[in-house]
Amino acid sequence: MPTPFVRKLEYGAGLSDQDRQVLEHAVRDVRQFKPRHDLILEDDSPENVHVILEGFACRYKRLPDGTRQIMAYLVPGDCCDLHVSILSRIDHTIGTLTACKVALLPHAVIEDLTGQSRTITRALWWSTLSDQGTQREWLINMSRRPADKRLAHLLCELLVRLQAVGLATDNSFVLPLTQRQLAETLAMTGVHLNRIVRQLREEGLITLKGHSITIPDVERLSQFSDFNPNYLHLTQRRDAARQKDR
Amino acid sequence: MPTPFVRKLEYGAGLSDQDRQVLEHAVRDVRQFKPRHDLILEDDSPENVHVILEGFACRYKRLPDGTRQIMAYLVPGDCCDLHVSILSRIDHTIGTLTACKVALLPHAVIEDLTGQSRTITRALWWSTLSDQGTQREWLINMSRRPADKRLAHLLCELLVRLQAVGLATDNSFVLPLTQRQLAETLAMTGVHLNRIVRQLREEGLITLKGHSITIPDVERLSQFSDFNPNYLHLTQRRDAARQKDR
DNA sequence: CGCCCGATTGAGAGGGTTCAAAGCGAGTGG
DNA sequence: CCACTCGCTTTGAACCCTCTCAATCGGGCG
Repeated sequence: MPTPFVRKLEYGAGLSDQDRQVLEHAVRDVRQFKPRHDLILEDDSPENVHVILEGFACRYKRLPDGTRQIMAYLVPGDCCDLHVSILSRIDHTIGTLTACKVALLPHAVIEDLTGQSRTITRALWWSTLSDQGTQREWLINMSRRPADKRLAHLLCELLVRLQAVGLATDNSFVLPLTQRQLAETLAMTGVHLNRIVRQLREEGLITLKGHSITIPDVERLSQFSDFNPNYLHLTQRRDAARQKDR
Repeated sequence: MPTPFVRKLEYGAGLSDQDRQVLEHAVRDVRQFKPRHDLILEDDSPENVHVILEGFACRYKRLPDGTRQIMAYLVPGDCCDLHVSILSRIDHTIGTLTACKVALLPHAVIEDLTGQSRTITRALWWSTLSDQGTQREWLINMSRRPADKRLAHLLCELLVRLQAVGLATDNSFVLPLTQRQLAETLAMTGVHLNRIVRQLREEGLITLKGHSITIPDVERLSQFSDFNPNYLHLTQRRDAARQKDR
């Protein structure tokens, strides 16, 4: 069974068996982190690239009023800041939301990877571009959609992203976040988020059991929240990349 | 006098004289575009990388209600989508806001550049990372700051970015945008934007003469809007680059 | 000179926030 | 095994920022 990392990169380029082995080998230095632990601090000049293997992490910035804004989720398979070594200082913090298994890759390992295989280089590029697309869509989501659609859109995205690495079924997944963390993501108060969750539940758009979320009608929730998964770039390239390999 | 492109990349890495010449030569295919002209359409698979030489352009997405959200400004020196060739489809549109002079670089030219010089490769990487940082800060700006600080923050950013390519003095620059375009950027109604402009003017935070903006007290406006230019990554490397030049 | 788009101003409505307080649930220590 | 506590969830009420709808003003251009 491939790690989520390899599994995700498959979407970016048609990896060869050797590519897969090289990648699996690269994520050998695995560490366990507790919830709410910062991996990379603002103004750091980090030594390693981090690849999330289990759990949820995030990018965030603290605001002057003490609250924080979460700017991106990092789920299994995602890697943080592939090329930050170029910047002398990083401009935000990366921290775990839940307990996480994280692989640490020194920059030398990344250079090895890109030196060895153009396909891997391409796949890593693709993951960067996919992250950028997500970042842009989040801007739209936060700035233009009302609270209910905002949450719905986030849930649609998570469903697709988690499906991509085998962590979601057709219509349900585990979302191990507190409502407060969700509120810090969606730029609203915990109080208001709670109301919105209730509303979506009452409208039958989602079902909650503990931290397990089920979306009875994915199409309906997608339409409701104006969700179009194209920005994740998880489908188009798969076929193209495979063709190119032949 | 170097083009804004080279001028900007200087911040990313200490370019050699040869690097500069190679870069200047790369932006030889220059075209003129009218205001409100789309350079790259959503779902396109673009053939060229675009480098803005004059004028303002932007990334945007259309929303179901017909309005649009501008997600990034592209000012002289900025280049769009360096590596989109990896994606089969682009997920947003790039269009001019004002009349623009734009250089078109076929992907082959980019590959030449990165093949020839590691410094140029690094500088291009840096520009991508700087764009990402900006994208993240915009997320914060749109989602967490009220309208007046939101506008103020944008103006602070533009001052610094335009200064970097020699298009702004210490405290003033030309902002050739309509209030409607600004509103499409800041995710508010034109009506409300207008009120906010007036408010900032009345509070003495900005001065307007036609499309020319002056910021009497940059420090004050920065504090007011919680602006910290670190996310642009325009300073750290500057000294390093200069030292290297000597 | 008239047209048209952009800038400007007014009044009322609504979504989201804040402040406050009461349930609920799981982990801890006695 | 139970009581306790802390954090998360849930609910209520009043307030405020921003939007919508509408109308007027102003300047550039044909």
